[in-house]
Amino acid sequence: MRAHASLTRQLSGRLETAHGLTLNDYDVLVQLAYAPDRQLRRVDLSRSVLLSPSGITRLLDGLEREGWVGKGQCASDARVTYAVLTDSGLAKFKAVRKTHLVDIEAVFGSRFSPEELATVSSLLGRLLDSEEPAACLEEPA
Amino acid sequence: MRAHASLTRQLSGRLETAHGLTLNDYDVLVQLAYAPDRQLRRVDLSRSVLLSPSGITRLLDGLEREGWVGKGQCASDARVTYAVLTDSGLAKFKAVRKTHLVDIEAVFGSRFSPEELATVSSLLGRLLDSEEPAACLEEPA
DNA sequence: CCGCTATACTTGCGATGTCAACTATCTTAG
DNA sequence: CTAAGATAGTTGACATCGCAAGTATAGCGG
Repeated sequence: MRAHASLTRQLSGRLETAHGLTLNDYDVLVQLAYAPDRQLRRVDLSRSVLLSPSGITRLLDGLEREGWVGKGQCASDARVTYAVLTDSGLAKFKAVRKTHLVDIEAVFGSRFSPEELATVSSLLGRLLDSEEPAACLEEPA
Repeated sequence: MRAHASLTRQLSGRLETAHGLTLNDYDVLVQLAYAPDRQLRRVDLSRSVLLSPSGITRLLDGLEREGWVGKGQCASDARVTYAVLTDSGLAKFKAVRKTHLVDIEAVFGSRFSPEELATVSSLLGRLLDSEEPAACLEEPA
């Protein structure tokens, strides 16, 4: 828990001062950037970002105000509202990612070898609630 | 971060439903129980519990309302207010600890061997902000 | 002894997040 | 087709926490 607190303070702080984004904001941008058609249902988003449905609603409110995310209807189910990453949102994400990856490298690269990273990652993975999706590492369109 | 979220939900949830305590509340009780004279300055508390000074004030408000913590004056410095664990608070702590340790064992014991626990602990320790105190494992009075 | 700075603590405010309740829609059993 | 229940999403009330500002005290240089 202490490691998490320390980590969050560092990464979230940098992200916020540099780009005005929360770690959760960034997480949502990531999920959307890698999603097919750059859109996702709010339910799915709430599962992968580890936020309650209402939390997602409010987080998206902010991203929509900034114009990075828009709303989309679903043809086959009138209940769902898609969160759609706009072009401006994708641009924002790419800009933020650049510095965020550097921040991450600064924190982890200086403290762990690649083997150690693999070890921690694998061990901590056992704590996950089974149905949580793994991280995606491909390049977005 | 996902591991932390999952962990927090499990442990905090159990603690809250079983005893009406936050993980932070519990953390404070632990710190006080092991402190000399069962009392600590609020500043020191805020450092070891990873909460801002204002957070400590408000958290202690709650514990004082329950009668688990009292206030103490410092003879040599009128600025400091000690948080003092009452007898009732110590009793509460011992009761909570019993189930909390079981909860922790349930989460970690089933997923990690003792060697793996040592590995994770040592690796994650590298992420800590240098001046954070280590955990204390002795028995309180 | 007087100011100046540092420290201990509290408080107002805003941000973030959860829960419970509500609406709307979909699905399915009869 | 309809009633019952599941699912998607939003909203209001509330809890928690941090930051900035304010108060009070301590310590120190002149």
